[in-house]
Amino acid sequence: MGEFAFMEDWDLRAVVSGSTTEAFANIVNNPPSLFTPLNLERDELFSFPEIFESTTDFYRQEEIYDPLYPVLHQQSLSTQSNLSVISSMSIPICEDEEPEKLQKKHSLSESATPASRSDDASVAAKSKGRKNQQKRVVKHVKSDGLSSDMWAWRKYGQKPIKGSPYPRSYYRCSSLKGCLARKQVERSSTDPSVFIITYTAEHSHAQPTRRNSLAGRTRIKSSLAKQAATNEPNMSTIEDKCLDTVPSSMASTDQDELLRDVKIKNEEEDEEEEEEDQVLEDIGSNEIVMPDIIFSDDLFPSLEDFEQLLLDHHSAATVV
DNA sequence: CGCATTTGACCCGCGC
DNA sequence: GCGCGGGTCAAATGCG
Repeated sequence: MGEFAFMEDWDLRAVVSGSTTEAFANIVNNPPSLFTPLNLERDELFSFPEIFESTTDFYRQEEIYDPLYPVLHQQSLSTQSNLSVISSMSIPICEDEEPEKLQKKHSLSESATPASRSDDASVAAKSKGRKNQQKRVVKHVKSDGLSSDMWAWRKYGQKPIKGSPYPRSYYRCSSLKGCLARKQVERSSTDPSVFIITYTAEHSHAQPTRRNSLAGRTRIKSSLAKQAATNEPNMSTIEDKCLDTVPSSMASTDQDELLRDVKIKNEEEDEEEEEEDQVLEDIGSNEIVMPDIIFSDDLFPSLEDFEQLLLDHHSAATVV
């Protein structure tokens, strides 16, 4: 059984791993909305329609994700030697039911639920009864690939899972009160280096800006130390790890240069933030799932190349 | 003080 | 109807 055997029915989407430079991680805080097979030539990058992932039209995705899809992608991915794998899929939980039926069931179960709770949490609680009918996106990521989730998540629970030695953590979106987006994180029992992330429901707001997503970072950092001792890394904190590290292969002078570039870039970004917000809103309105992007040490020979690639991505994202 | 995590209790769906 | 398991709540606690 190979490394990817457990992904038998999964839709491989994108993949690449390795350590991340501070410069890259900073830019990744506002990632392009594309899955990025980063070791491909740039032209190849944009020739793969499957790097786009939309979760809004769940049933349409089933057309795209035909049974052969994962197999083909595993093959293509396995030919790329420096890749670790991320898989991603949307689970059609109730395959035998029409969307209209599900809609009806949703409203029925909702009306049948006792209104004992009144806050936004009650909405989530009510939704429990239809958990099997909720939209779900599942991703497999390597532990070093947990960094690019821009959303702010707050952990609200952890449960041991039967059949798995690792607990499952439950996160809800903390960017906006009332946002029903949920995230579950658990370590794969078959490959402890792989984390299974399940996104449930949709964000009711645009993706937060980096400025917002940085809020609480300090606190999150402290929790990372604790969680490092457990088997469950804090999903919001991995990017901090990335921010604190640079590839060992990079000479210190290169690092200094990168840091300067990043500093300048950050200043410029403040001015551009308004524009970015608009882009993010556009992205949000198109319901594009932000990708997990992991970087390989030797992917980008220079910061300029990387920035150019991001610019290309950026313009591509606005078209989607 | 505010915001985060932790964790036991509780709720609910589902299978038997 | 009952028990199990997953998902969530909320009080306690920690941290800057």
